Amino acid sequence: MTESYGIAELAREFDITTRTVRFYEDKGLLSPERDGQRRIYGPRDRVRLKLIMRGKRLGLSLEEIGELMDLYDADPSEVTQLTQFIDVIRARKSALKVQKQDIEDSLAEMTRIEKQCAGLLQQKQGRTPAVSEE
Amino acid sequence: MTESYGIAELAREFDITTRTVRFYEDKGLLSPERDGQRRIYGPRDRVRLKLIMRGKRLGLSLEEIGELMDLYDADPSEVTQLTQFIDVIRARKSALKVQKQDIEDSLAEMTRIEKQCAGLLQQKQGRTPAVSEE
DNA sequence: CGCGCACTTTACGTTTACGTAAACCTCCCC
DNA sequence: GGGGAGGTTTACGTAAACGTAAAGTGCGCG
Repeated sequence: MTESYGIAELAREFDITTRTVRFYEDKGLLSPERDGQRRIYGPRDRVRLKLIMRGKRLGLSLEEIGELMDLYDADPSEVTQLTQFIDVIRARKSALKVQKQDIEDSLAEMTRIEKQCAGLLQQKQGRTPAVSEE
Repeated sequence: MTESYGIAELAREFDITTRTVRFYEDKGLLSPERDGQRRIYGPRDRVRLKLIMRGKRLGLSLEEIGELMDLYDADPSEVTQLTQFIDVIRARKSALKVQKQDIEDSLAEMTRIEKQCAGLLQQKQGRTPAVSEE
């Protein structure tokens, strides 16, 4: 028998509210089974929720996340669809690469500031603190 | 004489509207000089705007971006301030690292899908397409 | 049976990040 | 001196992503 979860259970696990879970369903991102009126979530919903959270951490809108997940389980049969599909994925990939570069720039900048602070601190209290790695 | 820009000029450069630029000022993210009623932006504003855009690409809210930029040009004199400061920076750094990991996971996943598509395509039309690098 | 607890729908409220319209300067050009 | 082109303030509108309150349903338990 395949695992299933209640709404509160799932919400707890991902540290969101049940309202949010229902909202995602409203937006077509989740589609749980029903036991009468109650929602029953399966493994697929769990994976999707995980993807949603990741997308959110990356700053994507729910709409974008939905489109991406559609891509993930789409199954393009036509050759033209396939090539379009690949184009979309490449576009998203290059966007992600820009974002990755932004992160690396920010990290470098913060490390610079951190070191500067560490230097000041050492100077003020005569210690040699550690600077975390890049 | 130090460089200066008009609002439209700056907006064009960053591909945003003048409304947006004024909005950022309203939120305290920019503080241009004035020539009578007109806004005059200097190099500092330009840099800040660049940071704002980067922050947005990373999915930060304007408020978070503001706090970060405050950090950037803050100058903590007290030792306690300094250590708190370093803590904040480290926290932000570790958040960025999570985000970076998210991106790498996504990239890997997309590359997987892309390859799969490429395989299908090859099978359907008997070619050998290239898969872009990680 | 009554209670509580978890769940449900409905629906209005809120915050963020601007868009958009209206009505007004002001400088420059012909 | 009458337009524009570009700038200004004021202010209301909007989309996204939920929060929150109200009112009802279903069920296990003492």
